[in-house]
Amino acid sequence: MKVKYKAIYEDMRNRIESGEYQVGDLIPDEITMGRRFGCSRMTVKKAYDILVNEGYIYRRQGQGSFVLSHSLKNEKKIEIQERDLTGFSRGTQGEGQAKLLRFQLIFANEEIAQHLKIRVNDPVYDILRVRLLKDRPYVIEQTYMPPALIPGVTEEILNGSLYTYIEETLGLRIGAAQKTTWADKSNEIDQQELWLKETEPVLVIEQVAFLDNAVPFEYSISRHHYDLFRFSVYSVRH
Amino acid sequence: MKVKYKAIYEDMRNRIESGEYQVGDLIPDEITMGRRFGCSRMTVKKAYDILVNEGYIYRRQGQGSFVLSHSLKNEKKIEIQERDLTGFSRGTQGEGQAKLLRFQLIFANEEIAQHLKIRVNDPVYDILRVRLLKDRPYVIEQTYMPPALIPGVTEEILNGSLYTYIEETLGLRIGAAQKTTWADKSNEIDQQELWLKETEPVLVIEQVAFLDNAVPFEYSISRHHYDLFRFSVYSVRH
DNA sequence: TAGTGGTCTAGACCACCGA
DNA sequence: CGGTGGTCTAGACCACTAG
Repeated sequence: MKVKYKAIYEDMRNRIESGEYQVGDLIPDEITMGRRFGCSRMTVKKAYDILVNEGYIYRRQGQGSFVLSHSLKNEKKIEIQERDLTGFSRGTQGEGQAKLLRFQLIFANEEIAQHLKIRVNDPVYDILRVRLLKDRPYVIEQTYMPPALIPGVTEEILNGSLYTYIEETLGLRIGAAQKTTWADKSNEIDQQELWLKETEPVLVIEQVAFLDNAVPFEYSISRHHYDLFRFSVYSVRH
Repeated sequence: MKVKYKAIYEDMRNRIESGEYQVGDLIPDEITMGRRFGCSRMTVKKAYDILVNEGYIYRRQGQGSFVLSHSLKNEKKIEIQERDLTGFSRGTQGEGQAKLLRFQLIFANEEIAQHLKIRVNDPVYDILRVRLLKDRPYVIEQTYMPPALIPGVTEEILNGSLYTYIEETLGLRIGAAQKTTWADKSNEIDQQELWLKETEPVLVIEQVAFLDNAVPFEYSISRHHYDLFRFSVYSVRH
C-alpha cells in the first residue's frame, strides 16, 4: 500500500474488526496517529473520514473519535446480508456455491443496450446462475456484460471470481455501482429454482456496475428468495 | 453557508441539476474553481469529492471532472423512488399526503428498546401513518421515537415535517441512517391499507436513524406497495 | 510538454467540549 | 483551560493523459 491514508484506514479498520477496539472505545486522536504513522493531521483525517462514511466510527469536536456498533457495518451476515457494495470490496460475491445454468453470447436488446451504453444488437455475455448456501438456492442471477470491455470470460472464470479476473487479470479498476431494489411476485422460474410457493415473493436487485472511467461494464438482475436475503445500507449525511 | 467547500459543493450540484452542465460535460478544474471562489485547491477537491460520492461526477487524472448520467442520482423519481438518505436531505419525506392512523405513547418492547438503545418499558411514541400519492396509498409507516430525545411531538408536527422540527426547532443534527430491506408476503393490514391482493407482496424497509452523536432517535418499519416503490443506492469504491 | 487530479505537508485559526 | 476535531492555506511532488 503506497498511499498513506489508505494504510491508516486499513490498519484501523482491521483493529476495529478484530475487536482490538470495542464499541464505544476512543481511538487515537489525529496528532497521536500522525506521529505513529509519520504523517500530518490531514492525512489521518482523510483515513478517519472513510471510516465515518462506512459506519465504523463517529467523531465529535472536543471529544474524539469513537467506535460504532458493529451492527452498522454488517459484514457478518445473519442469514445472507448484502452490504452496499460489499459484493465488490470483500464478501458475498463468489461466496457459497454457484450453479451455472446458461453461458452464451447474445445480441443486446434495447434494455441491455441502454444500461450498458452500447448499441442494440452488440454482442453481450448472457450469464444465468443460481447461488446456493448450504445447498439451498437463494438467488437467481442474470448478468449481461459486453465482451468488448471484458474479453476472455470462460466457464472456469465464472466458477471462480469474476471480479478478481476483471481487476487483476485484465487490470481494470471497478469504480461504482447503481443498485435499485423492489419486491415482486415470484414467477414460475423463481418458484422452481428457489423452491418458492406461488404466494411467496422475491426481492429483485437491478445493478449497473461501472469501471472507474464511468463506463458501465455489467448489467445484472438478481431475484432473491424473500426469506433468505436482506439488503443493508448505511449512509452518512454530508 | 459559512463553510467554503459546502458552498462550492452546493453551487456545482445546483448547476448540474439545473442542466447548466450536461451529461459528459467537463466542469472547471480545481485551480480555476479555486480562483473563482477565492480558495485553495484542497478546498475545491473536498467539494468535488462529495459530488463523486453522490454520483454527480467522476474524475480522472490527466483529464478532468465530468458530469455523470442523471439516472445515477435519482432525485426525480419515475414512480416513487427513494434514494439512499434522500428522506433526509431533500425529497420524499413529507412528500404527498399522509394519513395518521395512530399516535400514542407506549412502553418499549425488547425489539424497540434494542434498536433505540433504551431500556425495555421506557416510553416511546408509537406513530402509524399511511402515505398517499395522488390519493393512492403506497406505504404504511410504523415509527418509534423516544420522547426523552425528541420531546414535544404533536399531531400537527407529524402532519408537517418531523425532520424540520427535529433539526430546526429542537436544534438537533441528524447524522446517519442504517436501512435494511427485504421482500415479504402482504398481511391483512397491508392488503387493506395498500389495496393489495392476497398474492401481492410488500417491500419492507427497516430503518434506524441516528443523531450526529451516534444516538439512535428513530426506529421505523415501512411496508411498501410492491409496484409503487423502488429503492435506489449509488455507491463508490473507496 | 502542459494540464489535470491524487497525495501530502506544516502550519494556522476556529468551534466545541470537559474539567 | 487544554485537547479534540473542522476547516483552510500555499505550497510541493507525483501519476496520468492528451496533443
